[in-house]
Amino acid sequence: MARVSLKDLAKHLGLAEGTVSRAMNNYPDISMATREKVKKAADALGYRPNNTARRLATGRAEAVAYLMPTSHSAISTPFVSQLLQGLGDALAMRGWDLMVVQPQAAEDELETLRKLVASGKVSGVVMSRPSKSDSRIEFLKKSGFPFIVHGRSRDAEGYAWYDVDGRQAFADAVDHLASLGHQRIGFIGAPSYLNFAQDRVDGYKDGLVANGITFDPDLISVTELTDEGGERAALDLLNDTAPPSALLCVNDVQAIGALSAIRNKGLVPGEDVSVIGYDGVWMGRHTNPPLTTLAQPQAHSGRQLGDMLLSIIDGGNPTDFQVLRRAELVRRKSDGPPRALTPKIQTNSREEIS
Amino acid sequence: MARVSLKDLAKHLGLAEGTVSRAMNNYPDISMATREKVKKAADALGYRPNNTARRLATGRAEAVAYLMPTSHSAISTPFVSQLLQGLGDALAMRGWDLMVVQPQAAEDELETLRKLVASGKVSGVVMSRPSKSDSRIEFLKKSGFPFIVHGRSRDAEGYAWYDVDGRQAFADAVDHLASLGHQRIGFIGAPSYLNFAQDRVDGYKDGLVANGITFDPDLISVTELTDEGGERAALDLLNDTAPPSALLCVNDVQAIGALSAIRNKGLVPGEDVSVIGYDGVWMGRHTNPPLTTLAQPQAHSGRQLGDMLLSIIDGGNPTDFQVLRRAELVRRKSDGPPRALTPKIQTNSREEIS
DNA sequence: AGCTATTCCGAAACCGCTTTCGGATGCAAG
DNA sequence: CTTGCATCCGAAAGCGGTTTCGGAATAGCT
Repeated sequence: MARVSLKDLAKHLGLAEGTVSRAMNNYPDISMATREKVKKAADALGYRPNNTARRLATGRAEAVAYLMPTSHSAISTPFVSQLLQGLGDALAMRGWDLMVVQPQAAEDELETLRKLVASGKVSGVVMSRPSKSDSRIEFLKKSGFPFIVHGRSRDAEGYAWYDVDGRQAFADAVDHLASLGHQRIGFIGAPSYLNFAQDRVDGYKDGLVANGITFDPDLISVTELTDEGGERAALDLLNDTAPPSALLCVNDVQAIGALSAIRNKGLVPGEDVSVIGYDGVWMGRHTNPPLTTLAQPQAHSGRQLGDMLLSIIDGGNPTDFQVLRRAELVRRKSDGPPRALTPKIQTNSREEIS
Repeated sequence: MARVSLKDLAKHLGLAEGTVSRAMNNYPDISMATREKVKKAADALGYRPNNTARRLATGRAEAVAYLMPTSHSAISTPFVSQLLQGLGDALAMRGWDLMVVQPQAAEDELETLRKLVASGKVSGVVMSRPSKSDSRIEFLKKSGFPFIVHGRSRDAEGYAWYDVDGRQAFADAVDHLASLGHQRIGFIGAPSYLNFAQDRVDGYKDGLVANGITFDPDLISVTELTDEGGERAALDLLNDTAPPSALLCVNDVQAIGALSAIRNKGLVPGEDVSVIGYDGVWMGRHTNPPLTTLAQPQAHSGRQLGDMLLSIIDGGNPTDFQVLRRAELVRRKSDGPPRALTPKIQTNSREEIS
């Protein structure tokens, strides 16, 4: 039951440790015969190399870390488990390990990263949700440590990333809404230090100018990435004197909150006011009404991220690994042409205001 | 920029490596003075101990692994990211690492576990979603390796676990429904090799006998843990000649699917047929109608699991760590008294059947 | 048979840190 | 001026592998 070490194995075979080691690792200078013999004995005795020792000796960690996003109301990070799964698959191909590390509240996340890199525990890092100008990215670039970003910062130069084009997506969404006849399109956003949030407002504005609609700052409301956030923001916008006829939300969970807000105001989402979300979470099919959204092609993002990171660790040039995917508008029932202002809405607004 | 090793530090200070090491680790036989001096020099030079070397020397892994559930349609495992977060927090208190490992498709999960235990990479394991009689648990028990289970198997003896009492919960739910007047209560379940699925049917049956309702096997439908699964199963049950007036679902995502099925049949959930789910996912607040559910107190389960595992690794007796929490019925709008059979329903049923 | 070229394996150093053990030093007590 | 005890620190032996280097044995050639 005690663990068998290389030494045990060697003694058992009457060979030197070094020989056994090389046999196990398929060195060319070991005869086919002894190589076979060693391997057979190895799994007869149930030998498992001690990974820690191996790591120390080789200097390779054979592991990568996933840096958990900091703002993690589980609700806003349903993608984590999918991503980890994909990452795990990619790493498993080589028998590498996956560590997840969480910035400690006490120390800043940069310090967490520093320690991680210095510890030698992993040979690469993948991180999510970069901010507009992300100090973690700067640090990693400078250090030369292999890494890849899920998303990207404002300045996306000089490192590897995998992202979905939120800017394009929101421009598309505005196009769509405008073609439906909407002129007053509201935007529910997230704090713009998050780069994806910035991207998406940018897209929203792009779409506005492309359709000759002048930008009205009153039509934007920034809030948290939760359902309650979306609810509050929607209420805000809708209670305005000149409310929007459509709401673009920075993600689906906000959009779902917005749907509730609209219904609570006695209006019907998709008819009185259109709502479009972003992400394509499965729940969108079951909301009331089913949510029109910009769906990310995120099925295999984890796997991709993993493969790319591995290539970089192997010496690939990080800048060769920058992939931008496109989101797809999936129309369900929460969007439609604007309704002419009916007494109902006006009455309602007045009531809320007075 | 090159990494500074213990040796460098020692040379720099004119001390022996051993001394420096003991100073860093607060050995009592190092004078306060040199201890201070060493530590100051350490972070002046930016010394970070190489974790791999430390592990090899001490024999402690200072890391635990989370065994990902195998059946992971991201949709059915939204809890993973929360759990990992909690685990991470618990481990961070000691500076330990968290590894996530995924059973490889090629080899069975037992083999994955064997390798993990033998590799010495971690000093403990937490696993989720045990089956009724789980070979992983048997293996771990036999091996004496520290572990804890999120959930439990049929025979919950001799190991540590943290679970929510699904049996009790479903009995409660039946009580509730019965008190509302329901007599034909349907059950949408999951494959019963999953122990939690078994628990919940058991609870369902308990509830039935407690309320003097005779069990009708036609009122049970087993399906996958997805929204489509719930949808299909609900349709099945509802199209029967004597359809149930209420549906108990093994989890919320199925319940959400069931809601859709009911609406698609032209019935109104919560009035024509009641639906109760299990889990308490945030989405339940936004479904149509809002979903009544048995909410798990899962907020800090990860943290708890982690703390318990750590205690076991420290030598605690696993059987001292078995905690059973209770789920809470949160009433929203998807349940209500049964409606007397109206022409509408009868017509509908006939139409579907013919 | 004699010599060089291969093939295969053993010996030993090393990876970076921990920990035991004993020696040196300083100080109080005898 | 010893003897006795703490107190501190240095030396060295691991932890369990990998990898370089060189030597022995075998094979190939003339």
